[in-house]
Amino acid sequence: MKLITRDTDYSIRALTYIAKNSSRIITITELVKELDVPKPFLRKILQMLSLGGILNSRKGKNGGFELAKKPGSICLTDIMEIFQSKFKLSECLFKKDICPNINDCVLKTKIDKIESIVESKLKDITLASLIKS
Amino acid sequence: MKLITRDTDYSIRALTYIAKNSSRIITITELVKELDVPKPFLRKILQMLSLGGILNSRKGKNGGFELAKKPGSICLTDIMEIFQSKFKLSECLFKKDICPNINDCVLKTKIDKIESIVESKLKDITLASLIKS
DNA sequence: AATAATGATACATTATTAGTATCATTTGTC
DNA sequence: GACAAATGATACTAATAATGTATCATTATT
Repeated sequence: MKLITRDTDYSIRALTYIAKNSSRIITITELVKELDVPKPFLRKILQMLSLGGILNSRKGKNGGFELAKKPGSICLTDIMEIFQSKFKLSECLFKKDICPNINDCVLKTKIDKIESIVESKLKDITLASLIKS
Repeated sequence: MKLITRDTDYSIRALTYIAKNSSRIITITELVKELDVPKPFLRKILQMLSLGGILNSRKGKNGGFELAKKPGSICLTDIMEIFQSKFKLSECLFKKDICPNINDCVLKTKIDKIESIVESKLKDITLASLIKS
């Protein structure tokens, strides 16, 4: 079971690097050198982070990426939700309408409770909190 | 993101049914009628629950399945660990040895903390707690 | 105009999840 | 003992999701 997929993983690495070099605009090429991530894949990922409002991009020569917000207001759930479907631990059980009995509802309630705990903990993990070691 | 896969889902349904009818031994055929789950798939699942020590099986005519333990001592993590790989939220980030910088370690620490919370909450969800509505 | 960057998008590959099929073995009943 | 009804073992297939690639278009600087 994975909480964090590869896209999110790579995103975190890229974002921490970008955050640490916030005076400059960073290109994919530089990131690839730094992070050991396949280039076309990273391109796609950064594009999605742009669309998601986490990065700003500049096209053309001397273009690249920079943070669209302060590191303190970029949290893990923001990133996860761009790549992974909306954070929902109990999905698979309750989409199916064939579960009429009360057990499932009891379970759903319990899982939902866990889910909201996890979600709030993940919200606490901001990019800023990862940078200041 | 799914916390609970289909196997675990079906297992829970089957186990609650078996627990509720603990005076009898239950066959796959009966479960399939009751639960709307594909028969060969359910067979495989119950076999794994047997191997995992959660069910006892009896072969031959009038055979079937019954709980191997009290519902109070079967918890969600027991079931999950039979089907899903060992509960580990941060797997994908830290198997790769290419993550030398401190950020990942900070993140790992944070995620590990969340993980242990989730794990203990899941341990609290026993089969018994699902049955008594 | 050339170059160096991202944007958009479709495709390909690999891994995981979900499900099927089949033959072997065990046990109860006639 | 023969048959029927159950699980055991195991190999295979299908569907879906995760991961990654390729390519042409667009934009900005020089």
